[in-house]
Amino acid sequence: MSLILYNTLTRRKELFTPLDPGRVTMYVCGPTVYNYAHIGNARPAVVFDVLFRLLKARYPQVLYARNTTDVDDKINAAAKAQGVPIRTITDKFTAIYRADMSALGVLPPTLEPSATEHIPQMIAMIEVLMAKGHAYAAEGHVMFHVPSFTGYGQLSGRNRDDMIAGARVEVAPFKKDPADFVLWKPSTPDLPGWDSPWGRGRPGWHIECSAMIEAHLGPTIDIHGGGHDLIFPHHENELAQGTCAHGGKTYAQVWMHNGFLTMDKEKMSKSLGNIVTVHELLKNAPGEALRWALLGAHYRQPLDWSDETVAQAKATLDRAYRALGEVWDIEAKSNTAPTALTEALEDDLNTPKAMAEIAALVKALNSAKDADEKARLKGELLAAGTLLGVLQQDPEKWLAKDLDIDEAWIIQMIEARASARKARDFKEADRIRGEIAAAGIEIKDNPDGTTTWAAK
RNA sequence: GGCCGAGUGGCAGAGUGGCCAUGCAGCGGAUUGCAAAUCCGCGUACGUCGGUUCGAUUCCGGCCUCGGCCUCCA
Repeated sequence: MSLILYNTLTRRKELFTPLDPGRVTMYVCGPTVYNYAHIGNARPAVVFDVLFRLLKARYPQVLYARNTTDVDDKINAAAKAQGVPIRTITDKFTAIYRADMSALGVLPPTLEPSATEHIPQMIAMIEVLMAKGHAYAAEGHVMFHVPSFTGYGQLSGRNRDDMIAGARVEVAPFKKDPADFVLWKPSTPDLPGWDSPWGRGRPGWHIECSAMIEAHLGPTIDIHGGGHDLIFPHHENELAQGTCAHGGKTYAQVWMHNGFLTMDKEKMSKSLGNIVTVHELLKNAPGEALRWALLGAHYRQPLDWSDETVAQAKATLDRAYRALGEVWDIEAKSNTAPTALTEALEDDLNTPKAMAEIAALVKALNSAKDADEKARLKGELLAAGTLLGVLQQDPEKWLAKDLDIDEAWIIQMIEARASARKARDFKEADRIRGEIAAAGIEIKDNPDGTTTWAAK
């Protein structure tokens, strides 16, 4: 079996061949920590988490870095508005981001480098770029000179003329070329800044990722991921810097970009204001349901988000957990996901197809008669869940979730109902069931005469 | 304007040149005291107009509609 990934750079699916199979490297652009992450921000974290899990199952060592941008104009603005140091803002939202992602079943990456911890590396890289004639200093800024890199534009598929023609930004007078972008910019005394050969300043956005990749993963990485909107200018610029700083070496072998979440077909974004934060969503739905919903569409496709999306995901997971609950006391006999599921994921992370395989497993488990088959199917289902990062909880806990349950009371009610049923007083039995139902508990009469319960 | 993507059943959403996605919801049946759960079954789904083909939702072309990037943005 082989792993196939779609590469934005070549615009086709390619066989994934790591440079060093003993050390696979992946870098994904993480959050700028100045606010709560919305569910759209969570998509790359979840998508690349699935890829991380898949890679870990195939290769002995996977180095996965996801950065935190903790120096940025928006952070400065937030800090100023609240009258606190930027660290107060960035520490708070870094912690919240990690907690949110954890609730979504996202494994911690191998590395979580932050920009402010890598200023010397950024300065060093800028100096290399200047020494090689790819960058120049002007009025306290250091600019990357785009015409110095002939490959510029290959990732986003646009040529310089297009960009200049469509440019909506005003061209700063000190730019040698309208397409040149900033590597270092001056800071005013009231803003965060670091000493540099070009005066006190702060890094441009793009250099941050390139410097951290170089520092932790090396000159060439296997996979670089992020949201679709980062292709231009962010990744195009990263590619230019990284390639030029390393004398033309490949910067990243595979570029992967996830599509957007939409609300009513329109991109979810902070500027449009049509966002819903993970923090808010978690108040009404388990993180695993949000994760399932996020994986419900192929990662490169848009995904329309609504309350209905979450409700459907929750209902589907409920069903799977009910099936697991039925066999919870049987010891699993397999730890391998079905081939069809693995193959779906290995075909450019086809999570919807993988989820269809999970549904097939659930159905088979519900139909299984003998204990051996149940044990095997349970193992396969759990293994499949591990790959996708779902179905790892105790079914009883999942089904009882979010309710303040007085178990003794329920058992008492069930017993009372059992006596009523025995006496064929069904009216009373139904009345009791109604009372239990009113408390949010659903009861179920099993073929063997027992009665079990679960939260609705 | 340039570049890119998408239009699939009530909803979400895969995929394929001829046969089945899958889940949620709905309907019918089995089961049940009744339910719930579960199982079985059902619904003339592939924007539009042409072309290629024995056959197209799937390939090609036109058209319509929608979205994304080109500015911070996952």
